[in-house]
Amino acid sequence: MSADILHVDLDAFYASVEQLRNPALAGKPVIVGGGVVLSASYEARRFGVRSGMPTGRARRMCPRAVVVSGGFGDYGQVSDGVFEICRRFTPNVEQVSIDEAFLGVAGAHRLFGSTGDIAVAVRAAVLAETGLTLSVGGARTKFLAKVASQVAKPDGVVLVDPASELRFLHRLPTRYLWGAGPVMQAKLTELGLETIGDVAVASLASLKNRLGNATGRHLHALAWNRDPRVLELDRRARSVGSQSTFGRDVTDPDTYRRVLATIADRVAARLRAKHRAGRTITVRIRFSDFQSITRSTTLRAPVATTGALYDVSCELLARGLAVAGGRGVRLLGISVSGLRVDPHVQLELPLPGLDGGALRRAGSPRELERIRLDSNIDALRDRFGRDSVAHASVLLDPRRGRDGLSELMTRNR
DNA sequence: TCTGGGGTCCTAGGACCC
DNA sequence: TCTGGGGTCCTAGGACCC
Repeated sequence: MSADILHVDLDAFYASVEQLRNPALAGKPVIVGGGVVLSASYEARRFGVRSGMPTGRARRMCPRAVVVSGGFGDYGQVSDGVFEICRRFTPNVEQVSIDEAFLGVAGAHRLFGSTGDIAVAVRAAVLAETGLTLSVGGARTKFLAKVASQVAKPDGVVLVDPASELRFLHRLPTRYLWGAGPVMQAKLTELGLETIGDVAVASLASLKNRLGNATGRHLHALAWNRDPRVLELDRRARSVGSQSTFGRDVTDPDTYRRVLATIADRVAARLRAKHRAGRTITVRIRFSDFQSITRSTTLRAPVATTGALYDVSCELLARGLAVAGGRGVRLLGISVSGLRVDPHVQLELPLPGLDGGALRRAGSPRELERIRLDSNIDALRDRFGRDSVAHASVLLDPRRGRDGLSELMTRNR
C-alpha cells in the first residue's frame, strides 16, 4: 500500500480569514474569540496563546493582540471554497470540520502525479485563489496523515513513506496521538510513556488496565500505525444541538423557560432545514460550580417542531433541576439524536405583520430572537395534504412577549 | 485564569425479550 | 422451582476533537 491519503488542514483558519479581510491585521497577533480563544494567529501563538484558552488570559499573555469577536464572518463560505478546490484533484474528499479534510488520491496519480505532486498543487491552488495557507500530511493511514499534517504546520508538507513510517512515528511525543487528550496524556505520563514509540513497546495489558480496554487497544494500535478507518464520503449528522451560556448565575424559572424556548426553536429549525427529525432529546445543564448533568428521554416517534421539543425539554429541565441543590445555572443546552429523514413539507412563512421598524422598536435583543412555531398549519394541510405537513414556521410577535409565546405554544400542540 | 458552541464516540448498568 | 446467556435499547456520564 502506498501513501495515498492526504490530510489538509488550514492554518489558524479564523484568524487567517480575519487577517485577509483586514490587511491592517496582517503580520500582527490576532485572536478570534468570545469567552475563549477560537483561533489565534501564529504571531499570537508565539506568546503562548492557544485555542480554548479564556480570552482574558490570552490578552494578558499578549497585550498587543487584536481581539476580534468571531462568528460574524463568512468562514463557512471560505471553507467551502477551499474544499471545492480540493475536489478538482479528487472527488474523494471527507470533510472533517470547517478547516480540515482527508483526500483519497489513489485514483488521481495519472492526472496529477505523485502524492507529493498533488499536495504541492493543492497548496498552491488554495493559496493563489484564497490567500490561505494550508498544511498537508500524506501517509498510508488516516491517523498518520493527520499526524503528518500536524508536524507540517504551519504552511508545510510532510509525506511519510510507508517504508519508514514507524521510524517517523515512534520518535514523536505522545501529544501527537490523535484521540488522546489531557486526561489520557496524564495517564500516559504516569506510566512513564513519553513518545509514541514508548506506547508501542508498552504492554497491551498495562495500557488496557490504565486507560480502559477500548482506549488502551486503540492507542496501542495507533502507535503501530494500525488504523483501519477508511474515508467516509457521505457522512450524515447523528445529532443536532444548541446550547447557551449565561454570563451569570440564573435561578429564575422565567429565564430558564425563555432561553429553553429559544434553543428549542433553533434546534428545531435546523432539524427542519436538514429534513430530519429525532427521537432522543437530551437537555444539558451546567451549574455554577461547573458540574454538568444531562437528562434525556426517547420518544416513540421523532419530532422536529419547536413546540414538541420545548415541551419535552421543560420536563427534562425540571428533572435536572431537582439536583441543583441551590446552585445557579450557567448553561442550558438541547440536543436531538436518533435522527431520521423527515418527509414532511418544510416551509418558512413570512413575518406576520412585522417590518424591520417594528423589530427595532421591540427593544431587547432577546425579544428579537426568532421564535418559530407552528401556525396556520391547518391552511397548509388543506393545501399539501393532512399527513404531509407536520410543521411550518412563523415569527412570534415580539411585542407580545411571553404571553404571545405561550398562546402560540398552546395552539401548536 | 475562569472556562464557547458545534459535534462524535465509548462505557456501564439496567430493563426487557427470547 | 430455579435457572442461562445473548441481544437490543435506553439513560447518564465522560473523553475528545475543532
